[in-house]
Amino acid sequence: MKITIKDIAKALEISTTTVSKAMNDYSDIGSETKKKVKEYAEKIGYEPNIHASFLRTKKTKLIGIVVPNLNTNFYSELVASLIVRITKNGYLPIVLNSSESEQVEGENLERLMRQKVDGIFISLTKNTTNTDYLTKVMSSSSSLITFSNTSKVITCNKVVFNDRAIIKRVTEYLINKGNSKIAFIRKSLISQNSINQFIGFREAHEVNKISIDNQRIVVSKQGTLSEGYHIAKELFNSGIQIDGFISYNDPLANGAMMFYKENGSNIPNDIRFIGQENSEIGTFFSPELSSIKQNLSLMAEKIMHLFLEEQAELKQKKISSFKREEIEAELIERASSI
Amino acid sequence: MKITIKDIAKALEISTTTVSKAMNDYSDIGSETKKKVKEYAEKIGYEPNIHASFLRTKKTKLIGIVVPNLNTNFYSELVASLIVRITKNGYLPIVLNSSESEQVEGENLERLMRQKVDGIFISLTKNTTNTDYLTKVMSSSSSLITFSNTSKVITCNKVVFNDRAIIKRVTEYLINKGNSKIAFIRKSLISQNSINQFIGFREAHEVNKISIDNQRIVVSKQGTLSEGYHIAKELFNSGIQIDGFISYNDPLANGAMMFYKENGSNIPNDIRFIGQENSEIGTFFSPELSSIKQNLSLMAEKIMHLFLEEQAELKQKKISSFKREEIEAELIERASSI
DNA sequence: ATTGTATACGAAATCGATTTAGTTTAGTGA
DNA sequence: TCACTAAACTAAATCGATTTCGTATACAAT
Repeated sequence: MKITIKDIAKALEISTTTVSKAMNDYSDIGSETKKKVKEYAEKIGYEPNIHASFLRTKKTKLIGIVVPNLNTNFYSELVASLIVRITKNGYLPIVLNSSESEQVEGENLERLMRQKVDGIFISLTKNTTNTDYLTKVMSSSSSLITFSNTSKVITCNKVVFNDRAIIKRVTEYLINKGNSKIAFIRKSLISQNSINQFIGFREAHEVNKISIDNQRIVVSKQGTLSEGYHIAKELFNSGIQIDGFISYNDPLANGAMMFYKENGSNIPNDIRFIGQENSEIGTFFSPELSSIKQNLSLMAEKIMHLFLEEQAELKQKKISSFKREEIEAELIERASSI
Repeated sequence: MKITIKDIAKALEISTTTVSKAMNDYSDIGSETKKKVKEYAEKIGYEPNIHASFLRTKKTKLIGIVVPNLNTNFYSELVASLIVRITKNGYLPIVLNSSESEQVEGENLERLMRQKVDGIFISLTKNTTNTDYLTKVMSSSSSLITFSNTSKVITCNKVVFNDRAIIKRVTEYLINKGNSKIAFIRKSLISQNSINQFIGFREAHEVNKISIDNQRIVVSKQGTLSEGYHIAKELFNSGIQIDGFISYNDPLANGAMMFYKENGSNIPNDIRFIGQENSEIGTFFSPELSSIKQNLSLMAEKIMHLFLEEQAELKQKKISSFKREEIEAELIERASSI
């Protein structure tokens, strides 16, 4: 049933060494022989056993993907995009979900190292502070690429959005429209991603000499529509006035917008809303939601490119330096902030 | 660096055979020795090399998951649920996305067979007609479990929802409320999933002696909010009257509901709406959307259970028969259909 | 005739486990 | 005492590739 190099060797009356070398294009095999071997291999449907070759090459052609929460538009789309690129390049993706738990995240990394994957692509949970596991990966044989939400503490390959810059730009955009009491709903106080966004938010205020009221800064838990609604309700009932609203995703903004609409606010005149993710629902609420659009496909592209580059360098035994790619996000302006 | 059984054997002054057998609880190793080996292995952090053991055991501890579209609430949640169960049982998931392309689906199955995964869990694309790849998997060493959308043609393990029964029940529920002109938005004409749902729809009409107008049966393409809106618009502009609406997901129902609301329909009095997936957005449109709720966690549970059962039987060389599990979906009744 | 040098190929070791087919030792029963 | 059995262990083969080191041949240069 299963076809090995032995079968090819026997049929062609050559050694298994020659077959292996021919398949791997070694220079000490004649082009005639190479052709013969490859053609015969193709004909009988030979496929090298990955696990057997691992023993010598230490390559598994496996890549681990670890995300904080697969069950979101953002990550399911990003992962789907990564899967395409990974398979197109002859690798296979092992996808793991941390469910926003730092502990599960650590276990996931352990699992991937045990499996000896060639690479690990990881976006950290919003609570991750301990980078010991990442350091462990760095000293393992798997090459590490962190993306989207990474850590300042660790030095490794990174692919991120221009979180600071885009939020600064968007905040100033609101300030220029006369808004000075802007609510900011962040994902966490710990994640680098969220910290960078907040820095951008703060810088925009500083540049324009506007003070930030911490009561308008809210840390979200689930990031759902209903949470957005309740955050707005909470702000309103506490008498905290706002004239602008920026959140780390769309559902929060839509939920909040719904509350203020029900309470007779005129949007965008009274309050301007901006979300992130540029999801379809955003355009189905009235007024349509302005949103920051991140190019997930491009991010996937950059991650894979960085990985392949490093693999190539590794092959040539070059010491590769760590790179940091920043991807531009952009504001899609709609009725909710005009 | 890497620790092998050799290291343990040397340190404990026993043979590698004994180490291997001790680790795998062979009956011809003394309990004293077993304890000693296991403790020492634990102490120095030994972990068996999966790829090396594969050569003899033919087990990879890898499971392939293939879904038609990862970037949907339904599948990203289901996959997340599967991942938890797979990892909890010491396996690792290779997740592949077919992007609703039958060709990609075939390539994905090829990839997984090449990797010699222990099992393949697959939900077919809505266009899949050719089951040759599945047959190929069946005669390979990977055990196959089809779920959610499977095929009538092939005989294998299946885990599905009670598509026919639930749609029949829901349709009769609308009929009993006096609705007789019910629009039905299906996913495809080919997929078993959708065919079963339509049979339920038809049966409900037959039982109640109501005829179905084919003009009210629409095959959806993307299943988005905006498609739902446009389907409704199309029906309306073509003068096709409806008093009920059942779709295969929530966004379609919400999109359609939005159109009819804009056109002055009174919901639910003029038209009753029922979606599927029971997603959060459904509850944020007014009136709140009734929806069929599928227990994805339970489905994941059943799939994994079936797989483990088959693995156990395989070990005992028992011939295992194919099973078909059906999971009850239920209607969550909300304002849109009361 | 001798040395040198590509070119093309192969024998055997190796990767890290598992498994087969013994071997040794102690204990049992006649 | 001797044959027999059970318990505990091991040498060596094996899985399917890769890689090291070496050999054979042909041809050119001296």
